[in-house]
Amino acid sequence: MLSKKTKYAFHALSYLAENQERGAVLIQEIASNKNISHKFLENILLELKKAGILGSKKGKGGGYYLIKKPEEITLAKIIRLLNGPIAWLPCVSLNYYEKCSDCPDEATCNMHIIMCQVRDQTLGVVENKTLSDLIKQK
Amino acid sequence: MLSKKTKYAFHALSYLAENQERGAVLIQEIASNKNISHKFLENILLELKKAGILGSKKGKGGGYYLIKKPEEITLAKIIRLLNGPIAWLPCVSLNYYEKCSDCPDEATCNMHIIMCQVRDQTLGVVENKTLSDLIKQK
DNA sequence: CATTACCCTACAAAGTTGGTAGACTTTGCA
DNA sequence: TGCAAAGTCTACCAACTTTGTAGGGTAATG
Repeated sequence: MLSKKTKYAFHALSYLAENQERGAVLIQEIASNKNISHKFLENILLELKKAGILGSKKGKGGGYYLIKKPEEITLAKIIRLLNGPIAWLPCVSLNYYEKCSDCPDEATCNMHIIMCQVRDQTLGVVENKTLSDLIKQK
Repeated sequence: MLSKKTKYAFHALSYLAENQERGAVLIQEIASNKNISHKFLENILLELKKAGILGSKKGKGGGYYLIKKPEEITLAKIIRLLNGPIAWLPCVSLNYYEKCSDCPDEATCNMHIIMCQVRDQTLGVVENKTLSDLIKQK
């Protein structure tokens, strides 16, 4: 299951995408509109900024804003960033790979093969869906 | 990611499937062959028994054994039992459904729609793979 | 100089993970 | 009848993660 952090990130990003033309948006505005704890959201937005998805401006008229087009931000990227690996096992993860101690040979391990299928099916969706798919026809 | 519990369950079930003709198998035998803590495995096997997947016999010559054919035990069933929901959000879970507080209408919530796709893609694999797929050609 | 993001520490309740320990019950067999 | 083997049950635990709350100080900007 996705963590609340990840869900909140999607909500916040949707809000920013919908208000993109307005420029910088206050943390507080997002928090109260999306019903997220201000302090918790602060951390989330900071992570998104460090990942190069958001920009920020301090001082009066400051806030957060998207620095990419919504079409360029895949759901997979957000999920990996805030939720961790998409794969079910470390040994089939593309971004967080770790050898599994149990299986002697990944090429012939049936578990491995099936988990790769699951991963690919999942990625087939979230690598091809972007923030813009999230805010369509609302 | 799948928990160790779930991974252990797959290992144990594979072992039991491979040794099906021998009848009851000791916890200890599975534990040492698959390198799992004996006591932890005990809990896992008990859960599998309560779920109607395994049977057990006490006393001398006792142990655990499959009470279903490997082809009848889907990976989805094991994962749901030991790992919890397969869906990424409670509001798209078939077996653990819960309404999400944030979205006003599931039919028009884009998040909801995308997460349903992810779920269906995942289920497409694990509902159609069984224990017998795990032990093939070893 | 007010505003706003940034950054840090600390706390905390609740839940999950990956176990450990020990007593109890049932069973098979001699 | 009695013992040993084996699963069953209850309890506990340490470490970690999650989902925050609270507060304060710093830096940039208009």
